[in-house]
Amino acid sequence: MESAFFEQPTLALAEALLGKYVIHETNQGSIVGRIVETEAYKGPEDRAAHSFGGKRTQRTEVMFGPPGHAYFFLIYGMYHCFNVVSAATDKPEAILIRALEPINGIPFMIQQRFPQKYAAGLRKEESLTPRLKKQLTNGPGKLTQALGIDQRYYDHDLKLPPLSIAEPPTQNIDEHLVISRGPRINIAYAQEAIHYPWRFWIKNNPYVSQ
DNA sequence: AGCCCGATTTGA
DNA sequence: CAAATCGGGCTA
Repeated sequence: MESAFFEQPTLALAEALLGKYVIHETNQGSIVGRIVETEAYKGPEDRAAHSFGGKRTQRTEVMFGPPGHAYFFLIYGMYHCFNVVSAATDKPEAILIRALEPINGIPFMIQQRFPQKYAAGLRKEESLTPRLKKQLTNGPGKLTQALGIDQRYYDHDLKLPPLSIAEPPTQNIDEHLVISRGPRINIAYAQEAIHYPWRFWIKNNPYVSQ
């Protein structure tokens, strides 16, 4: 997407990202997922945000930069979360990508998510049950694992390969997306911000996180 | 230096 | 329902 797309206000961008493609160019091809769930985090005013109160540290630094760059952080010592930096320079806001619908590179995703199974060799008929397909990318930690993305893309410009956000091919654009919104997940510490309806998802989409 | 804990996932 | 697992951020 072009610069203007990322310059939208954070809540508008969180909605606008739904239906867009995340593309990771790897030496094993183009790994692609369609965004179906997002959460907005609005720095200074938002107790749930890492940048609450304008907190500026090595970790949050990228959020003070221009919109459209990638913010990655490690959670629970194990999982990487992928965010799109939003809002103007010096306004530390970002959007967490919570779930994707697998579009391309599904064998790669299975290998990343379930290396053990993959090594053992999946039987063809069970290689892509609806159940397994969902498990690939229906959560913020899962989708980064599936796409093979992490901190090495911290501050990467999402207008450029090898990690970018793009309009889907015209024949795959859903003109009539129905969007739902509600409170964000796992922010019990956030006091008054707990109930802000800043989580957005595509209504009835089976790949939304649980 | 030390301590605490998380924008999660998994399996008992 | 608790363990896994570790670096950031805060206190000293």
